[in-house]
Amino acid sequence: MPELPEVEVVKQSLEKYILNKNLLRIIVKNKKLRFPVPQNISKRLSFLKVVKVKRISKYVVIEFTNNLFLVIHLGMSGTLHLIRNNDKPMNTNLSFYQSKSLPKKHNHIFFYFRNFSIIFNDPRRFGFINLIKGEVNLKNYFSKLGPDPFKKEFNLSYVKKYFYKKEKNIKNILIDQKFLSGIGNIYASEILNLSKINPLKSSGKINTNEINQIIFFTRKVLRRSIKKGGTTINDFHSIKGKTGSYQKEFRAYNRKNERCKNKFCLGTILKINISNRSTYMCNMCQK
DNA sequence: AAGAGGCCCTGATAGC
DNA sequence: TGCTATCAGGGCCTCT
Repeated sequence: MPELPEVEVVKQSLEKYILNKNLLRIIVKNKKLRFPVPQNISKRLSFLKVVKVKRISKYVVIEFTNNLFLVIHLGMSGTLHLIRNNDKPMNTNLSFYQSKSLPKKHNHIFFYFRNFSIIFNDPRRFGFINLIKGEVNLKNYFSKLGPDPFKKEFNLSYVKKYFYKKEKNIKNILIDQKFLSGIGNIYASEILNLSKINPLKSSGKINTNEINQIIFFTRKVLRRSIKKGGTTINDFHSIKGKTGSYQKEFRAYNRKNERCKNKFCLGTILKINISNRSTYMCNMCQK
């Protein structure tokens, strides 16, 4: 599910609640996620304080004292939920107020803090969590990822070099996390529509002007979506259950047979298939 | 060796 | 109503 904007929204709301708070313990209901939940995770993190919350690519990273980093990936359908604890002692831990946003099924991991809990829910279980000790190992863990779209390293010369040594269509490059980390299937369609580039176009044939367009619109789209609280299609919520609204501004994604929104364009949005993933594009202005 | 496709999993929706 | 088929926002693995 979540691409960079959704993860950023989760990170920002999570940070408000857990920064400088002590984690009391973790209860794992289901350790069979995309990768098995690390053994002893509760033991290793109990009573440690959250010193930082950050987003790296599509991951949320929670730094604890002791140089421990909890890495969370939401996969396609993962969500985090905040639940207020009631007054009962921690060991009767299943009594808490059910917020409207907490689903009944697939609540796999419970993170207990003093007055509230964070719950990791994920129906499809493509998400996962991991625990990493030390800055160096953290850096290595993410070493294969391309730059964050908002960082300086995502610039004309980097993109040019990358594009011209590849023989891949631009759409698949955009969602390749080794090239750039954070863009997924939705935002790739949006960015290419705004940039007026055909998603099937080979990266080697993309000129300087078009690269500049891609860089510009990548940042614009992601920034705007973060501002709107991300995209909600089925089930994305910030941790307090608020839905995002960027889907109202979709120009291509999910708009099959509708009119292209680009200025002076009379085209229609098509749904095509690239590497078994749907891609939306205008039949006229995206060359 | 890069790149396309399969696959992990559940749920929503469409079509009969 | 209830079946089957198709499709979902990710990313690792395998095969060519």
